[in-house]
Amino acid sequence: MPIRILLADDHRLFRQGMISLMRTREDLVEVVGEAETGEEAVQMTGMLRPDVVLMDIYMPQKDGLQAAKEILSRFPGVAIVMLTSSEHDGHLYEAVRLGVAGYLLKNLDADELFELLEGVTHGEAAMTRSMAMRLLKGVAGRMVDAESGEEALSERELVVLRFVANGASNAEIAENLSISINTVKSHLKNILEKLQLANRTQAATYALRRGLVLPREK
Amino acid sequence: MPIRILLADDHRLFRQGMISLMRTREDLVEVVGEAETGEEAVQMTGMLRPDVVLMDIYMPQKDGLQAAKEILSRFPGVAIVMLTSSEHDGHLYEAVRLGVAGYLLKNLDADELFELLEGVTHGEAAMTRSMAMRLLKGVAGRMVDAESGEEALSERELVVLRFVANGASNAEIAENLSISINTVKSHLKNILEKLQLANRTQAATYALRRGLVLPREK
DNA sequence: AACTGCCTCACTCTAAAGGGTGATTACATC
DNA sequence: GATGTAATCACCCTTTAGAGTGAGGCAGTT
Repeated sequence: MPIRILLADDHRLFRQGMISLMRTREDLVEVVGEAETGEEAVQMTGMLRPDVVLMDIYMPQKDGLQAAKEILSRFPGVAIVMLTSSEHDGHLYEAVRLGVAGYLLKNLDADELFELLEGVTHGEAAMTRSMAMRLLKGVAGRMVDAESGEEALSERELVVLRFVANGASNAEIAENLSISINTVKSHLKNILEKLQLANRTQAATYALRRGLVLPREK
Repeated sequence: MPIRILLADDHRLFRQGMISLMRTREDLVEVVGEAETGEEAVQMTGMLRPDVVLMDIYMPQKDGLQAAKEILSRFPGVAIVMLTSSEHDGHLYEAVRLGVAGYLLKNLDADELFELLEGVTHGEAAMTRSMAMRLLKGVAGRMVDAESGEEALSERELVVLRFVANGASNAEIAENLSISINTVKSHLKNILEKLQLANRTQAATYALRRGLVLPREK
């Protein structure tokens, strides 16, 4: 019997395209459900109990990584394969840390996808050579990073960074947090050092691109 | 005869899905070519002269907007329909300004897409109600902005702003553009005044949020 | 010819940012 | 009890950013 698949992606066109593709291999794969949001993916997984969830990362309400975490804790038998366009190494590491069964980029050939999906049902990991390589490099990179002193930001540093990302000056941050400007400078200095950045503007763009602050309009 | 379509998207899976979908409506649409990068899209357009180019925005080498600009100036007869996941208003405005025939989100139904594509060949614009609404709101917003003193940035100012958004210092910008640091300061001063911003960090986040620079990974 | 906007640059001055060093308190961990 | 880390702050010093003012060249428009 074919592999039962739940498709979680917020782009209807992409889902429809995938379904159309999978119809050409009905012997191997069958799309049993679709989800538009992470929240929906969790619920549908509970109801349908698919063999594999093909999960995008960027989704409204709850992103694919959060949804994956929840699914893995509640329905450990379900295999999750991330299928995303994110070239962001951080997403890859996070997904692997959660224990997903695969991480694939949308820049992938359909036949390869079918092959890898079949492997997943046999307990293999779904990952292309290039993704595996990036993962290895990432692990190596983290070891180097640990040696060279890069660590995660503290809570307070994150708060300061968010202010910076909103264009606040040190004085304004100090006032808002009711601390001395020296302390703000101190935090910012640590932030720049930890993240290996040169100035506050780079810190701001870093924060925006990592989604540490919401990209509000206007 | 069917509408001849060039598919420009860097995700192979998406392209394959779209092709599979369009095979179901062979009477109406035909994919005559695929492009993985903006540069490729330009070249393929020259060679194939499709009726419509379905163009994504995020692509390596040359993004969809740049490619659209080039195609429209070199092959004015070709209709370009942006098909993207970008909810960024800046991208929408830019595309419309360039003169594309449509702007659609990938969160779209296949049947709707087919309908809209047919409309394009009859000279209609391919745009969903919600996109049209966003466009109108954007225009209204810009009129208000114009009254309150916001003006468009000059070409040079945009270049400087892009550097700022990448975290460059005035000295670095000056060196890269081979102009004096005083000139850079002068440009930046005008930018801040035109956009009613307080400092370069705000300018950087402004640029990022408006999509003036592509949110590169890494 | 006059005007306008854009790009270029200079000079001054003040405010802000950022690097370095060191120190205290508090809290958790080992 | 020692160690470590986070958060707080101070002082000094150098570099950078930003505001103000003025000005020349150049292209396009009226």
